[in-house]
Amino acid sequence: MNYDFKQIEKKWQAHWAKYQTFKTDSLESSQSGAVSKQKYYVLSMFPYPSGAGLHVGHPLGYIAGDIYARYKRHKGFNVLHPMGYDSFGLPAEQYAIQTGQHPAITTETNIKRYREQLDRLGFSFDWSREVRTSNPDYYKWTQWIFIQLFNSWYNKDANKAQGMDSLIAIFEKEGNKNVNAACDDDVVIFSAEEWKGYPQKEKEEVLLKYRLTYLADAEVNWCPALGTVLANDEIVNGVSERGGHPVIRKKMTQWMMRITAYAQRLLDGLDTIDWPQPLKDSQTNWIGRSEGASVKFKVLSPNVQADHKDHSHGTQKSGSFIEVFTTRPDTIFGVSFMTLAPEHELVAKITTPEQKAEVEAYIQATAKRSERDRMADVKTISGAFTGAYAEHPFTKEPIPIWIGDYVLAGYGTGAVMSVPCGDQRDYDFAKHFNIPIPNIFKGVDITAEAFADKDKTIIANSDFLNGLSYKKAVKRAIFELEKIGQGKGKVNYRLRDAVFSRQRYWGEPFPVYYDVHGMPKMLDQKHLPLELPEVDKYLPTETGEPPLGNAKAWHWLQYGDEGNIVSEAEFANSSPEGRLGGPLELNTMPGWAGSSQYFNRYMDPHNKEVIYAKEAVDYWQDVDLYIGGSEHATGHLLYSRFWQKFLFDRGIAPKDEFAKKLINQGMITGTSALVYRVSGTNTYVSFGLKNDYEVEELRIDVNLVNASDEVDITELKQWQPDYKEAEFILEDGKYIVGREVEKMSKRWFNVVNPDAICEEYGADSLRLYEMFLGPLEQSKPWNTAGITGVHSFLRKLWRLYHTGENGTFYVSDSPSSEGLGGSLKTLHKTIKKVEDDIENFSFNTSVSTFMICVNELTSQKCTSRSILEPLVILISPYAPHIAEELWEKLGHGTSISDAPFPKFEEKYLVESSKEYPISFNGKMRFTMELPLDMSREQIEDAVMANEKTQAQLAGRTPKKVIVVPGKIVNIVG
RNA sequence: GCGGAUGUGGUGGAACUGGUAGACACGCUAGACUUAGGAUCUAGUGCCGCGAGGUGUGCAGGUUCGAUUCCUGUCAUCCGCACCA
Repeated sequence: MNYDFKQIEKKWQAHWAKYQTFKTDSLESSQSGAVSKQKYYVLSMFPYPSGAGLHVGHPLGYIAGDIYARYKRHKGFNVLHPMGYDSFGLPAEQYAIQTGQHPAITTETNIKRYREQLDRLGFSFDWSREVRTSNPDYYKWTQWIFIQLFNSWYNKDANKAQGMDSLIAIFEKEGNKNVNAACDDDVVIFSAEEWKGYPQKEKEEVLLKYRLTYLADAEVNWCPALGTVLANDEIVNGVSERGGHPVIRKKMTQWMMRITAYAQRLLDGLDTIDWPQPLKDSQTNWIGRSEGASVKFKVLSPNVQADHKDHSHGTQKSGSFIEVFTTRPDTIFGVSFMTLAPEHELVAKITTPEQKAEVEAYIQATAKRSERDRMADVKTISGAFTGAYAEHPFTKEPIPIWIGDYVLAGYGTGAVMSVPCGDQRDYDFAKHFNIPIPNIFKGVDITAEAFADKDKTIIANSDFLNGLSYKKAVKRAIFELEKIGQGKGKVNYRLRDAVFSRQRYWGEPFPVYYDVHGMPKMLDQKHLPLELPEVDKYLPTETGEPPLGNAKAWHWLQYGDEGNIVSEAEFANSSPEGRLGGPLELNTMPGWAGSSQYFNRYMDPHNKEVIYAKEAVDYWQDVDLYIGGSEHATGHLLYSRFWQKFLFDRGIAPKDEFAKKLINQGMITGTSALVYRVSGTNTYVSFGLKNDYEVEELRIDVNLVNASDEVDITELKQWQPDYKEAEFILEDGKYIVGREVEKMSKRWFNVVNPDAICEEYGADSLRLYEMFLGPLEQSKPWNTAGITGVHSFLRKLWRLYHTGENGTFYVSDSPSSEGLGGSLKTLHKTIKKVEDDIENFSFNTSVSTFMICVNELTSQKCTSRSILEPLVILISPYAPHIAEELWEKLGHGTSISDAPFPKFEEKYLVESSKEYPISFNGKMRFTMELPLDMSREQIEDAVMANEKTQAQLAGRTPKKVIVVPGKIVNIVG
């Protein structure tokens, strides 16, 4: 009987679906003992269902996760292994704009295709827990979390998020002078009395400055081609990540997420999770913590009125001071000028009439340059003098104030104290504009370049800092600055608050309407979800409003508990008596909203009352193993950690990190096939002969090429019309292609589809092969040719169980009838190796281990049930279909997925002798079999007595003989 | 520029905490079986050499009885971040 993988795989996929084999024990059935089992949560990042379907690179992480999930199940864990779809997103919307097809329909079609492809691979997903971010039952809770964020502020003293009611209580009691919150920069100090006297609208405006999600006029990255704003992580090299369109800076009122409140905790949390170091480094870099001091410089410009109102928190840009952030307060006596970003708000105020024209021209010129130009061109030095001066806090000397585009408005305070002797950019700027470069470093020559080596720094020419090292000088400088009230130690972060609005249709609507004062109001939970309205077209409105502006009815109208979505006219005609509501928010949430909470929702995905039952999250806690691509390092994975910390603070989630361990699967690249066309002809020359001609390289479909890089010319001629009449110059009667490893993409004709592989070799072969390719985390090229290796392994495995007459199934039940010694050893070394490998996520090596095991058992002619039964369990996480089939043939009535993992027993591996490698000066020359219980001396004697040793020595006397019992013998001399 | 990862046969890759480099596969060579082979089986296959032997883990050093593994320097490729004060 042959290994009929098609029939077997179909059979078991249907069986698993019918009997819901992989449905996780839910808590409702907990009395039956689910909770008594230890939980294990394996999660693969859910996909965006694109129209192109899956290629062989996509399932890599899913297969690894599936193997681990199945393994944990064999080990007796209650395993949660769900899958779903990140189904809001741009491509479906772009398609809708082009065709008018509702994105929901496109999305549904794509999901169906994904599901079919996934089902063919035999994953042990619990599909009953599927979530889709675009499903109202799901995004209801995304909206709900948004409301929780709106209703929270970050208390820096408690170092956690708290409800707004606690903040209001403080305001009513003592105003905000003692409030230490993560908030906007421009909050003013008020007393309890002042607060109570504020009209409602002003109160709300103040509160908005404290909320964790808030409306703000922000400089955003506007992408005109996509008609939307983009987050920093959605921009690559100054153009949109998706589509590569230009991005410009623009001021817009947007919903923002106060992720900066969590900057330090996001950094600290990295130490508590087992994530790849490069990914942690990326996040660390993105958060960009730097320690230093903020320093205030008094502006000596007559145009600026002294403003003595004391602001005890927030950064102070306006008034009579320029505040800067510096990591080198020790160099404060080296300041010879100040530089402001051209966008800095003080620029207009301080510029003298004489300099006005020059400054304005410069500002205009920089505004014109796109972000991309500015980034591409970092060498050109440009700037302008404002004519104004600031006062040095210690020397009281006047310092000229310049503007320059090397100072970024978005970092720090948008102003720097320029120390040309200690910073190369300041140095270059000073050189370029002939500004003095005072030297404040002892024994350092700065005629050629700035000196920035902190470790070798000794300060000079700096009053009280003279003779101090970097570390001591920093401390002293901060101390002195604090003494005169012009500075303090400060930690600065590169991380910015995240823009949360998108001018798009296919995303979560904000559960927000605007009241008569234009202030945002949240819908009640009982009115959620606020579902996406139907629109005629998915483009912005004529007045430039987001697509939701096209909705016929998009006003909220509420009396008492009753609320509805109505048209503008209907709202206008309704009675104002007791009326709540107003126009609904026209923006939608960004792509990362839904994916920032899905891992928790899987724990209790159908709950209608609450986001998830407490018992469910208390049991499942967090993700034990999360697998996905490293491209999400600073997007999804940072935002998710932020939301999780927030949910933890508010008592909604039990853990403040959502995933204990994370693995990045590497990319599978394509191996493109190249043919060589002789220039100007329709003749193609084989790879080996191409150097004799002038040729162009063209890519052909990799599916036309076999394992030996030969092209099937008949098929090629039919593939594309260009080749129909083509001539081919062959070598040895064959046409050989060239190979190039590059990203798997339709345009290179190197995409390999998993369906085709399943069709030809089966899902088990595909699963094994993807693992066999190499270490999970590394990127590696796909070459379909190699799959024959694992496929014939599965056939050998099958034959091992079919040694009966005419290849029928046969296992022997009486272990005594045959010598099991060798087979037991083979089995147990396999158990040990495979178990170690899985625990270390080294799936590629366990595939080789299986091959070795089956080769050995085959040559041992092993037919014993006591060997073959445990073996099939070992293999089942990797190749579940064939394992189920053999398991059934072995006489079992229940799924192999619940069978306990075989127990490794050391006793079968105990050896009495060892094949010692005998080395001479470190080079192995021959081996000698010796008993393991021999002493060092006995081994040395035995080796020296050997004639081969004497032959190697050729009469010399060894200087030294190194004997490591059980390992090696090395003879030196 | 800064940070990170990776360099081992023709190819994918293996080698546990320093101890037989190239496991396991693909490909290739030869042979067997076969009407046929993109099926199956057997043997071989790092490189140089007929051979004994030599040589070999990007390159150059170092530590060690012994280094793919540890240290120093260097080169290449890939991936982040990039005027971050």
